[in-house]
Amino acid sequence: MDLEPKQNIRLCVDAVVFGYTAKESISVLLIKRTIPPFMHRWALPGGFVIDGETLEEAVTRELETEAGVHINYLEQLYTFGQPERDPRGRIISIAYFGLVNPTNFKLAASSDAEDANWFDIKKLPDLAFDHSAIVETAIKRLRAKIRYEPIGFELLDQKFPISDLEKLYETVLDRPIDRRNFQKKINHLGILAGHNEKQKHPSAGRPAKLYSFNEERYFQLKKEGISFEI
Amino acid sequence: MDLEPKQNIRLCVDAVVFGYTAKESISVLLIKRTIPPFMHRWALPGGFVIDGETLEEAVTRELETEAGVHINYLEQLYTFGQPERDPRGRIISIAYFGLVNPTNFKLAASSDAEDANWFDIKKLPDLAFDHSAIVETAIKRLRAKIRYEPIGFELLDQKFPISDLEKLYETVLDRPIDRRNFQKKINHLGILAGHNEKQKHPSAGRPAKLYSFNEERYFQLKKEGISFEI
DNA sequence: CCAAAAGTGTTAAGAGTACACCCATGA
DNA sequence: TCATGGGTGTACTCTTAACACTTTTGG
Repeated sequence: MDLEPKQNIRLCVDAVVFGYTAKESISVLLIKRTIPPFMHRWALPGGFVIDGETLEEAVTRELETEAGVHINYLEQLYTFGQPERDPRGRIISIAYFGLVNPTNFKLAASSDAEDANWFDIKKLPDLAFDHSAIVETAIKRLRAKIRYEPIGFELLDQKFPISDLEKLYETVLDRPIDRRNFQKKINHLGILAGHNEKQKHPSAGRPAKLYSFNEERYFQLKKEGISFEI
Repeated sequence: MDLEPKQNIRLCVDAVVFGYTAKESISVLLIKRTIPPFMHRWALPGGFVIDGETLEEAVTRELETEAGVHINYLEQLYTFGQPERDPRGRIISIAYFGLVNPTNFKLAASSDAEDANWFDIKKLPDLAFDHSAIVETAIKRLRAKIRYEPIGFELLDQKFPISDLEKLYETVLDRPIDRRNFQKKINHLGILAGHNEKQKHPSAGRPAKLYSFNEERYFQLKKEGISFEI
């Protein structure tokens, strides 16, 4: 514990932020690097931790300055510390996992980033550093989470048709789900409240009834844990 | 990502290693500190990361040198980075979660530690730094793991009566379990192989049949994940 | 023969799964 | 009126949960 070798190790944070739109799919926020190494390559938003700030503050700061994202949900994902993961030297990255609703704001690439954009998790470009491995880990976390926590509040619009939620599950689990069984299960959890309102301009078909989350119940179940095997 | 403020941050690893014996209970390995800060206080084994080594190498090294423990199972737990968590300055700790069978070796406190010992998770002393919070996090992880992974191989003797495994589950989940339903469930998973051998000197009662894990099946289910709601 | 722990099966309730037809809307 | 997606129920299977008496051993 107490030998104190001079360490030549630096610390950064990176964020895997997922967004979702029913038309498209689950996407990850990436920024395009303006400086070496990996200049002009896509990478996760992130950066060095400043001495006095907490890790969460570092992530939040980087997301705001690099992409204009005000994050909705954030949890620690994993710490990546392989000695060779960064060509600049020993740099440890504490990766975070975030969720936002991308329709709530406009992405804004800043000085730090040439560009910022959403990428479908099935069509990711080559990423800088070991960021592909980080994204992989985050996707696994997302798939695992959906089994024991309600999900959707942080990703969907305030009011949404049940089919949006169902598509979210289908996308994350990467397989089809029976509509009737899904609704039965969701109703049984009691996390949705219906409204006397319908979808405004469906691209086709009968307009769907809109729902929103019962936040109290949602966060209670998030704490207690559920078993959602579908 | 690329401003590089001079960081004055150091990096250490700490390990929450769980051991189990059916007579006693689930225990955590602690060492007694020989130097300030928190001199003579119990703390988690751990220490500073050396420049070229991976995080896992750092944990393994510290466990061997501080307590003579050759670890059996290790996974990353969480990274603790609050700026005030260590009075010596900004020190980030990457905490690991480990499992061993304590009957396999003798603890050996080394120069770095005044003493090394097992403590029942229900009777922990006051710990140095934020180590109580780290242990809390590890216990939560253990309770969560038992629900979606088989557990026991790393903790129990090679051959054991089913009641040992059942007590493990009861201890981790902290509630009684119905013996018949438990056995049905475990048999259904197919992770145990019976032997034509009985417990040698039970403290009382009928000697139990001994079992061991079917490792192939065990690790297969560990990978696939199970849903063990009992 | 007594105390202690092991071995063992049935039933009832709830959850999961598979499956198809009619309805409301816009073009 | 057609195409598109929304809304809805039933039957079967499987899993879970509750529950108690008999057997084997050592003292």
